[in-house]
Amino acid sequence: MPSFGGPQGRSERAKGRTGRATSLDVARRAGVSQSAVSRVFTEGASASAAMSKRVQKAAKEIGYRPNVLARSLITGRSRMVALVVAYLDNQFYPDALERFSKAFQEKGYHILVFLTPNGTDQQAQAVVDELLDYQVDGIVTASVSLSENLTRRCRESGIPMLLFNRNQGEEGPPSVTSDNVDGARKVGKFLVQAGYRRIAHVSGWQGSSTGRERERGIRQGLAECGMQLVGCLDGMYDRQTAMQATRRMCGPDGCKPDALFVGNDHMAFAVLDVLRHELSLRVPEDIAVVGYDDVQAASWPSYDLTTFSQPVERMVETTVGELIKRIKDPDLPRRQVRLVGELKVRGTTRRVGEA
Amino acid sequence: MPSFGGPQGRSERAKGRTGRATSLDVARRAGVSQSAVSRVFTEGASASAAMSKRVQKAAKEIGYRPNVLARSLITGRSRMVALVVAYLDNQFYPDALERFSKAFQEKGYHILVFLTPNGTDQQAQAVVDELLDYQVDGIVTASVSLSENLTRRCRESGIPMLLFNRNQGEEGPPSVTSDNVDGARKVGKFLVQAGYRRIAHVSGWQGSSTGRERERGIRQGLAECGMQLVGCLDGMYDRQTAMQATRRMCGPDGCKPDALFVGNDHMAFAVLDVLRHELSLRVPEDIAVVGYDDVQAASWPSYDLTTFSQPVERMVETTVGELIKRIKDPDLPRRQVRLVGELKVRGTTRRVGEA
DNA sequence: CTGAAAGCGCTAACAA
DNA sequence: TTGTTAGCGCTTTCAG
Repeated sequence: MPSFGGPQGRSERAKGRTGRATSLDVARRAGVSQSAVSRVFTEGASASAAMSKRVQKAAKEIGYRPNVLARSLITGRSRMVALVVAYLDNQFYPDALERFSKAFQEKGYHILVFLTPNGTDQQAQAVVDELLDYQVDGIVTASVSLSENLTRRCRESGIPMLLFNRNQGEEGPPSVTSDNVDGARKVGKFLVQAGYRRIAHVSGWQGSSTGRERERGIRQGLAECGMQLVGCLDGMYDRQTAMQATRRMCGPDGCKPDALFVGNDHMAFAVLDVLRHELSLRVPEDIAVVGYDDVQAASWPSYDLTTFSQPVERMVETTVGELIKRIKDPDLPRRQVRLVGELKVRGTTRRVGEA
Repeated sequence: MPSFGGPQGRSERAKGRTGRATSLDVARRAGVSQSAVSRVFTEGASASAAMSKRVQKAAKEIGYRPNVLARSLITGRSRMVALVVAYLDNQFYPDALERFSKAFQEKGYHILVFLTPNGTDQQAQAVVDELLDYQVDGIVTASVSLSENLTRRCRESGIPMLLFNRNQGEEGPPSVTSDNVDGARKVGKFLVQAGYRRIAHVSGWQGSSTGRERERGIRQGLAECGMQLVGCLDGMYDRQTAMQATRRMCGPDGCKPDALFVGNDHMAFAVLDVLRHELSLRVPEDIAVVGYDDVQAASWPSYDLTTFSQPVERMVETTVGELIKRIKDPDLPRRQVRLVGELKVRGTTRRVGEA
């Protein structure tokens, strides 16, 4: 007995190099034309009920399913979307990725993942080339700060692109973010209200819009209370860098803040680790910490982090919706969506009026 | 001025629906045949240096790059690989995904991501159908336990599949795992040696090979020391379930273990949270905790988790290597690779001889 | 509604 | 080495 050969045997199948049944196989078996088979499997094409039934039956018998790649060659739509992401160690992104995948799957799209560190233009350029080669219908970039140079290239290619959790301003590509300035502003006002007076900031990477906006926000929030930051260092969205910044600011020669606003949760965890385990400070008694994102671990008891929550679910939904709209009509006007988030007060800050 | 139209204008380009230049455009511009262009861009095809230069020049001028989809239609290779994954909230998987993406990218493959919860066969079935529709060259499943039913379907399709961090036994598809039985066995012996006498287990999901093997391993390790588990509950690789199990075992009516071996780090964090913050137990003074995987957070000071380290990097490399080998030669014999990991002793267990 | 035929952009025989 | 030709599997006119 040969080691392959399914229930029906493979005699029916064409010589095709893929080993899969083709529409022609189905057509022959159903005694209809190949184009009839195509119509049955093409949304919006017309076929009689009888025809449809015969074809479906034959198709099922030999396990036929249309070749998406061949279809895309002619329709010009691959039903694939590129998701470009810089890294996944910040839990915010795996979480988003999971949601993106599900949301796109539901709409009949699939995700081609491209990982490219925020490095040189050259690397990014290579990735852009590759993704264009695959004829993706759309592009979502997350946690990645593509240079204007590259976004222009994408635009010229005519493929809709959306920036997720980043933006390049009014003139840049459409984007979906939360209102970072406003969020960080609220954090600032909250901290002041809670009685903190020496507030410092471990900022997000200043090469990213989120990093810059959150810094602007906290400064603005404090300014509205007649205060300003007692210290500010770039944490680069990186654990090690954030730890170093914490040591500098909270160590013996530091600026002695009584509260630290950190550019995202991922860094805030690192900051907490240094505060508690290296500097033996109590949180929130000796120093408060506030993060940004509200990733899952933020609510885990070990961290129990006060943080500004980004509405990931809505952000993803909006991104998917906007992208698909643009795939269907590439000439839609640019639009920068900003969703509002909400402050989650947890255990790394003392309650208002508590001391 | 029209809002589109690149440097060269678009006059050169064909009526193609994709908006990209085709090999024919290049051919005309270079004054050669279309197939000559193809050869220049096809690895292993021959073209004279002169020809190559002319074509490359023309191609660069109009920004031509081959259409991978069209190519795959004829070569029968899409250079896409499906990565099927159940969830990404256990950091082990985003980490693996990141490595997979990079490793495959280096070898000229790209990843189509499919998320499918370990649910019904029906859902999984749909995912398998979809991934077959895209004519992927290979399949990697991670953290997902496909039924034999589905693996059979994949096998019949003739597409090489590799199980990452799971296996279905000698008769199942090729797989790459670490030696879970041996790893857990070592954990058992280590705990005994460290003086623990009442060891319990929050197991990984018993529907997965890793869950079963690690349980078998810990039992075996203890047996070799003439001991056995004082308790064992299935944590389902889920935080909530693991927390519940911890409450049951370590609460007032529990089996009062002095050490807990947890099926993976992701659950171990949850276990630690319950132990410390709900039950007010000190770790490791009152109770020890050992995880499995050695994800990044395991070494963060807040957890500082003793755990058995899986060699992710080698696992991914091996998986990628094996899969590509099989893509090139589908008739290679099945092979189950088991890599060895190593115990990382950290702060959630006391040192040997310490008490 | 259905079939025949053209062709998406490309690679691979085959001749020259 | 090069050009010509024939498709890969499919959708989409266009006649009937």
